[in-house]
Amino acid sequence: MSKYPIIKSELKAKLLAGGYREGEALPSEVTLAKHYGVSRMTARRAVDELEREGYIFRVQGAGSFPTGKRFRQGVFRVRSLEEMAMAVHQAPFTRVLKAQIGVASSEVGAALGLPAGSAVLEVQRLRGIEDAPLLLEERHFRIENTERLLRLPLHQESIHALLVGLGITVARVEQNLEAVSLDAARARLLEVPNGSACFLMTRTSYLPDGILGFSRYWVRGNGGAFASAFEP
Amino acid sequence: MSKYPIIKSELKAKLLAGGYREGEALPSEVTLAKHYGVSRMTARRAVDELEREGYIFRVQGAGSFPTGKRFRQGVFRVRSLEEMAMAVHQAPFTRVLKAQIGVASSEVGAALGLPAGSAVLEVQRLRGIEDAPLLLEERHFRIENTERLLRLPLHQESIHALLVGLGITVARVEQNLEAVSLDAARARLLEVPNGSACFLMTRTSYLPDGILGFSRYWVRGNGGAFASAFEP
DNA sequence: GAGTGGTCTAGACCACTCG
DNA sequence: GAGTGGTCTAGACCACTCG
Repeated sequence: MSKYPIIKSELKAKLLAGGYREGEALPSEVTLAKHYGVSRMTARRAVDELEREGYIFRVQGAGSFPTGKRFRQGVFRVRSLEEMAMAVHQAPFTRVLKAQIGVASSEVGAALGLPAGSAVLEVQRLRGIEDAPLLLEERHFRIENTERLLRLPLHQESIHALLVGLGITVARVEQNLEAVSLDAARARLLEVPNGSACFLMTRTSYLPDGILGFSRYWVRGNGGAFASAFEP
Repeated sequence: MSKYPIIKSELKAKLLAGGYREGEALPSEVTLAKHYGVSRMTARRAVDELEREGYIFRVQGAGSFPTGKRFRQGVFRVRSLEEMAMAVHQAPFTRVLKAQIGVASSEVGAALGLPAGSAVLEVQRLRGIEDAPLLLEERHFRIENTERLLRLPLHQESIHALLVGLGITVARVEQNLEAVSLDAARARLLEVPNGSACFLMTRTSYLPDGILGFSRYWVRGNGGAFASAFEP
């Protein structure tokens, strides 16, 4: 088991919990190294990844700081798979891998505002064009009202449309885009080499009065980059 | 002057020139280290960045390989600045920093299919919302027919619309999205710490019978990641 | 078994920030 | 001047691939 992911995830958890105020520096790399009993290069690697994922920024000579909430207005928007498939004149597919009542991990629980271990509705879908998988969806919903989704045709394009059909209205969506490495299981599903870089889009959707769902989309790209072509 | 950028740029140049066939491994990290007279960690850092930017992928035990051309169909699409500004009920701005006939760098020349040093039309614009810069555009056009752009109001939203007005029709666009670090000059323009991570979108636009332009957009994000919220 | 990438160490020197 | 991040070294052991 490698060490830097532990340091990274502990820092990330504290950052997400608001444990560092804006302008307040994180522990220095030397401090982290001492605290975790590792070399500075190992501590640094954890901090490197947090920086790359946008959680912090660093200033040489001054320290590492949490990224503020400003300047997060999104410039990128997601094209639907239908739109992409149409552009290449090929057929999209959606395979439902999982649709069940499951148990929230600590990460999912935190995102949904529930204790870890709570019952949640889980939907996992693999989607692509022709026979090439392009994205892996993992969605988690609070189960009030959403259980009825399990009786609906989840292989169709838009789960959002199914929710609307159930009378559930999404009031707001927050999303985040970052570049990550795929774990072995997800890499296998997306048919890419183990550890491939891909885009991870994380979305939290809200009802007028609370959290509805938490979804992650692993989008297979050209490694960490992403290219496309279109006719305007 | 640090060493890994040199290794990185030489590998990248060879990759872009098609110097490695699909399935053909790049030199190993140990080989690179010997060849450049650096430690393996330094050679590795160059390869790390190429992987992160999507130029290569690595397989433990086997080697590092160029990324194939497949699976580059784009999932993300760019929201217009107007659309973003509207979402936050604030005013967008566009400042034209440069609009002139200039000289192609080797990178720009290569992208436009011209020798380095050729005359090209350069437009640089800084765009944002209220007083916060969000993206830096650098566009380069082959000068046939496009010189007339210089007499038009370049501070307006869409240069594409101006081209259409001139009777110039874009037949096809190729684009690529990656995460990069900002150099000092661009970081200053975007008002972010030196070396901040941001998205770099690279676009090549084509006429029916050849290349029209080459544009780069540095999009200030939440470091390497990018978050947004919207009402569906 | 030879070669590859993945991780880690315990140092080092540097540029930079900050009080 | 003390502390910070940026880069680099010369090793080490490991998991993995490939012939």
